[in-house]
Amino acid sequence: MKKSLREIIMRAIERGRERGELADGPLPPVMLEYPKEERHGDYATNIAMTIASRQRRSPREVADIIVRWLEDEPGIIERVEVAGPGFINFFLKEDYWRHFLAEADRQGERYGAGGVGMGKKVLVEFLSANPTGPLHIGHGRIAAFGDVLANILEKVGYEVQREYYINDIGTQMELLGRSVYIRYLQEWEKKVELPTDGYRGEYIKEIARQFKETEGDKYLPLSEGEVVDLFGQKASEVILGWIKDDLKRFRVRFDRWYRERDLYREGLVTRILEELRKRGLVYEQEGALWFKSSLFGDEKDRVVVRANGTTTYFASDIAYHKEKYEREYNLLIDIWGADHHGYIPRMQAAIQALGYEKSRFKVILVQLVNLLRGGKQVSMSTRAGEFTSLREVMDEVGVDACRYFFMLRRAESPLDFDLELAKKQGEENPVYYVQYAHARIASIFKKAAEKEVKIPSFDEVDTSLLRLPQERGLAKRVAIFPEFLEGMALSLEPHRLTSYLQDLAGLFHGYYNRYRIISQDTEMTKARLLLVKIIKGVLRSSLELLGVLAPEQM
RNA sequence: GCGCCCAUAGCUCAGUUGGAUAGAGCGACGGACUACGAAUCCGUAGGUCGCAGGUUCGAAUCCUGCUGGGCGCGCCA
Repeated sequence: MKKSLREIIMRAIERGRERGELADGPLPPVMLEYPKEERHGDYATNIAMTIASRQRRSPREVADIIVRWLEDEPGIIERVEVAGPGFINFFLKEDYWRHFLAEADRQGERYGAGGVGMGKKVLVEFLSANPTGPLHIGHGRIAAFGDVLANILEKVGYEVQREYYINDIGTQMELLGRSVYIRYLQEWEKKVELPTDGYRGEYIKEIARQFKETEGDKYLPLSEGEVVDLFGQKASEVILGWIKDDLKRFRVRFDRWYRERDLYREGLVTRILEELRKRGLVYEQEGALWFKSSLFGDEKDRVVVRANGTTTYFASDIAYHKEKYEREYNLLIDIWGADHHGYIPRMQAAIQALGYEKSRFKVILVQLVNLLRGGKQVSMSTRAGEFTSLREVMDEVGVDACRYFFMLRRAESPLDFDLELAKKQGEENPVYYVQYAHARIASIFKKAAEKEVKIPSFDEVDTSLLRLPQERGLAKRVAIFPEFLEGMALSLEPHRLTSYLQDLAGLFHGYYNRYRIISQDTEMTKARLLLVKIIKGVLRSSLELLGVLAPEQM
């Protein structure tokens, strides 16, 4: 509907030009916004202000001319005014927003689905935490963010692939293997010490004990060199199992688990190095092979093959991203922890070097979580083994509150997560506010059922009875839901959903507290039941996008 | 030293891609249940949008320079 209003405005400008009241020239896009204050109308445009200087007239004069030539063909406008420095404010007909209730009711759960993403494919790679330790709270934030973003993209029509890239090979795996091996020996009372850079977490001992039980002493006679690889592999499978369990419990779903090992197995890493060599984009220096990333905006060149002949993670990452591009997505999204930001220029360099479109590749950095316990900082190093696992937080805080809490903040905003505070928020957490609105409506329905009142659909209801400002406001929130989803998908900012929910739930609670849904007036009762039914639906699908439960009772 | 991110109410944070008198939650204070759930609602108090310039009709938002905090700068990931 924004579109038709925009056309009305553009046609008015055209007419003004034809009559010579406005000068020709390029026309900037007509921006329509929802004014914060109701007395500024339902929509406002700043077009007069943006073209005024070129017209050599004051913004208000230009606005007056545009208003004079407005023709409201669809008949949606109640009145128009020029206000402030030159805004044109549109007040729409009283029934305007209510018309959207029909759409929302007819489409039910699908309301808001489809749109900007239709016919497009997007790959969201997120989390991709190394299988060297259990997920911690910082991973949780990225997991929630990626999952919700993917949900939203899916909602607006994209075909979404969610992918987790597993670094299951290389130096980290070796170190993991060695650490478990040492612990395994210690289980057999051998006098060996963990290397200083080894993984020190309790979970390593747990895996070692598990090995002792299932495999017995059969690795004792073998040398470290013979078993490190095996231990690393087995341990990472155990850990990956934990990760998958945690994610399942955290309601995060992946379509594909992409193994770095497979890249090697299929020769993609060798092939990418070959390709770079052919293009003259690598050179040897001090025994290592360097990629000329500085040619493409990186601050310096990067090693892809070490002097000892092993490839770096960067090399397989290039191969992986090439492979992603070849799968022909319209958009490739990588979600990384902010500590990887230095990696962006080199990845972009690699993409350009291979001749791919840089604009299709987007990296979202999620700031790390600063974990506190009772105001005291907790170290988060996996290797040091001091971390608070996602599992522990899920147990303490609950999945709903935890996910909602993460989505309250923008990705770029660092997050202080105080466990004591989060637990306290178990009572005060905004998630309950929204869930309560949903449960309340469910409760109204129960009441209606007791009174044998049917929940109506749109054609059984005279919506013109809904003329309270609150009702108009609620209808408006429902009406803008689809474009709100689009906005999040285009900006890749899923955190806005919590603001929307807060706003919608707040309006509902106020309305509920002041007016009765079920009353003696049967027509009014039907109209209001329809309205809250639709609100319940929007609450529900929004919560679903957040991966938060929408309870019928609390 | 260089690069990225952050700085908005006492606290935690939003702010519709540059709009009109900057908003919410928590906390504080004062009110509202004999009718659909008080996990709610209504009201009050609380601000030099880190500082200084610049861009323009208009800046929390964009540019430059500072200050403070986080992160990164390896043949680690």
